[in-house]
Formats: sequence, C-alpha cells, structure tokens
Amino acid sequence: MADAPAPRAFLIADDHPMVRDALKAALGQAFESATIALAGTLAEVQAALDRQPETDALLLDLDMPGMEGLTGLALLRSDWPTVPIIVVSAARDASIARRTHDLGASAYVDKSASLEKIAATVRAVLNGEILAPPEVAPGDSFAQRASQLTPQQWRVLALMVQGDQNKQIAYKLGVGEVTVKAHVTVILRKLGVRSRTQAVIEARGLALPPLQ
Amino acid sequence: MADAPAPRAFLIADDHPMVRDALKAALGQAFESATIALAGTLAEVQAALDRQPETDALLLDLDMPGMEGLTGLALLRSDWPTVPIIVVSAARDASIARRTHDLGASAYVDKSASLEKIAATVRAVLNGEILAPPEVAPGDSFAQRASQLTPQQWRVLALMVQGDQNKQIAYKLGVGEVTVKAHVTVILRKLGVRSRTQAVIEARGLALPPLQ
DNA sequence: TGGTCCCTCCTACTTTAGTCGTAGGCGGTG
DNA sequence: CACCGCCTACGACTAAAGTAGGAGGGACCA
Repeated sequence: MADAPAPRAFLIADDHPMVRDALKAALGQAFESATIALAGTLAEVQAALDRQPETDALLLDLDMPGMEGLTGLALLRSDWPTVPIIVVSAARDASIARRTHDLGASAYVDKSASLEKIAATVRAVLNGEILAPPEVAPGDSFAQRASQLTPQQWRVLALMVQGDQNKQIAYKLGVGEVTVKAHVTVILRKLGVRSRTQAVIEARGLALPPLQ
Repeated sequence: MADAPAPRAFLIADDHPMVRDALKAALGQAFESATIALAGTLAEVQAALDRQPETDALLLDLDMPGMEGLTGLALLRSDWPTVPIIVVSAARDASIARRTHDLGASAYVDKSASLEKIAATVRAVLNGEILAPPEVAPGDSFAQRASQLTPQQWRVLALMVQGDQNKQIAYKLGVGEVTVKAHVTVILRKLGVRSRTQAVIEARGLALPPLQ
C-alpha cells in the first residue's frame, strides 16, 4: 500500500463542520499533498464537482440538506458517474449500505468507525476496489429498480420527494408541465408503483415493511 | 471573555469517534490545561461522572446507545443535578431544543454549528448562563398540529402514509370514498399542507418543510 | 333538552395526476 | 450515415385528488 505521491483530489460532503474537519484532518494526514474540498449541502457538492470533475473520491454524508436520503446519492451518481462515492453515514441500519451499493456507491462506512478505518477505505477505493456490503441476501430492492432512472428523472423524483407538484417541478427545472408529467409516468413505471405518493414513500428510503 | 486559568474538567459524550475528536480538539484549544474525558455510551457517561462529579460541563449527544432520546438526558439530570449539560444534537427539529431546555439542559447546540460557536456556548455555560432556545414562539411542530386530528382522521392518515389511495382507504375503513375525501381535506388543513404528498412526507416524521 | 363534536354522506364542482401516442432535436456510436 | 437513448413537447384524454356547502344521526355533556 505505498502512497504514490500522486496529487489526490477529495471532496468531503457533510453538513456538520466538526465531521468535515475530522475527515479532512484524517485524509490530510493519510494522503500527502491532497487537495480537499468541502461541502455542506447537495448544492455545494454539485458546485464543487462542476469545478473539479476529476475528483478521486467523494466522501458523502446521506443526511444533508437537499439529499433527501438516497435520492441525492442517485442524483450525483447519474450526473458524475465517474466520481467514486464513499458513503459516510450515521445510519445504524445495515440495509442502507446495501442500497447505496445498488445505487453505485463504491463503499459504505459507518460514522462510528475510526478515522483509521475510514482512511483505509478511501485507500481501497482509490485502488479501484468496490466494497460490497457484507451480507446481501435479498435481490430486487427498490434501489435496484430506481437505479434505472435517467438523470433528469432523478431530478424530478428529488423534487417529488420534497412535496413539489408537477407545476412547481416544471418551473424549477425550466421545462413544461407536460414534460414533467411524462417523466413522472416513466418514473412510476420504473419504480413499479402506482401513484406519486407511493413513489415518494419508497424513495424516502425507509419503505415501510411489507404492508398491503 | 478572559480565560481564568482555572483547571476545567469536561466530559464529551458522543458515539461517533470523529465527533468526539473534533469536540475535544476544539475544547482543548479554547481552554488551556483542561481535563477532557470521553464517553461513547450512556453507561460510559455515568461511569465518568462517578469518577469526576465535579465536571464543569457535559457535552451530550442525544443519539447515543442507551440514551433513548430524551430519556437519558432526564436520567443524567436527576442523578447529577449540578453538572451543566450542553446538548449537542444533529436533530433538525427545533422543538427538541425546547424539550431539552425543559428537562434542565443548560444549552442546546446544533451539530451543524461551527466549532467556534460551540466553544462560545461552553464558555457561556461556564459563566453560569442558561441558554434558552431562541425561537419557541411558534406552537408549530408537526406533532402539535397533528394532535388535533380526530381518531378517524388518524386512521385515514395512517393509510395515506402507507400509500393507499382514497378508494382503498374507503374500503378498508368501510366508508364511502366521498367521506374519505372529506377527511383528507380536513387533515390537509389541520396539518397546514397543500397536498397529500406533503402530508405523507411530514407524517413520516422527518418533517423537513423549511427546506425550499 | 339543547348544544357540540364527530362521523357519515350528498351534489357539484375545480384542480392535479397520470396515460397514450406521437414527434422533433440532440448527442453519442457502430 | 443510421441508429438509439434522452429530453422535450403536444393533444386528448381518464382518473384521482381536493374544495365548497349543506345535512342527518349518534354520542356526550351541561
């Protein structure tokens, strides 16, 4: 595991300054001469990636303004497919790890992990590894279905999840309402649900148990 | 705000090592020659307070093993009434701050606050101040609005939250669809939202309406 | 016994949501 | 170049959601 003195570019996204600083310190120590950018919201992440599309690794917190759970992750994946994403979350739920993997994340680290472990994970991802979540029985999962969405469809879904209605979505995305409706129709079909409300429920990740 | 060179004793309680380290670094820098103890669970907090009952300030995370939300806070307050507690939480909900204050916490700081702000808060608490939560005016909070719902309206909302549509709800409750619609209209008004989707989002607890 | 609240249901709307088929523009690719 | 996927958009729907006002019956209570 020799550190080639290649100049690395990292992006750390978390809305808690103290977490950002801790991660930055850990990466700065583990990787010499690394460029480390910081972001506290989804919008800042997007701006940072616009400036530096060659980012070697994005350390991403899921609970950030604008992220809306896994929706933001998917959004970033579809807009910057080449940037490896390491999800750093406080979620105690193991199924989240599974879903982030389905959505294309390179690794999942719990926030309660030591900084050494996080650095080791980053190192592995830089080597091109994709760390699959340990236990992975169930197939199909919502995340898998959702990963078929196109970038624009993700943007629409992200706004749906915030409670926006078609007209508002159309305005925010600068398109016509009919277009939004067309997207919604496709989204519902791809997600395998029958209404906007169900799509929002599932997209919010927590997808309540097998009701019905 | 001159630092009297009094030897301070702090206890930092958080289950995330990186948060602990960041807080420790911040306090170590802001207060010379301070003794800083760390804890990652409620049991460790209790053990640390047993060893050092003269702790000048306890920085307490609410989401920690054993805490069970506000229960642990109340427990600590009743066992060590003289130790000032500064709650450091990631909860976006402002009503939490209100409740921690009611339970005797000396201050409430959001995790997304800067380390400088946190240090300033600690300083204020050391001076004996008790920081009341800033805004408490709005009897807002979703829970409060929701508590106005009648039993039947709760049943309707519960089914809405599962993704059922009016016709299904009517069938499950054994009433007409028009009746369900009437309930939904009232529910939306009581919750202060403008669509079923928004109601479902809020009712799912995470209530992030102030966003966009 | 009158008042109040809840539940129910009605009619008659208006507004969103969602479907279906079609189609032009655009960028990438064999 | 032709092909394909994505985005956009239109018309013409059907269905679902939501609103407005009123109205009857049952439970509970002063």
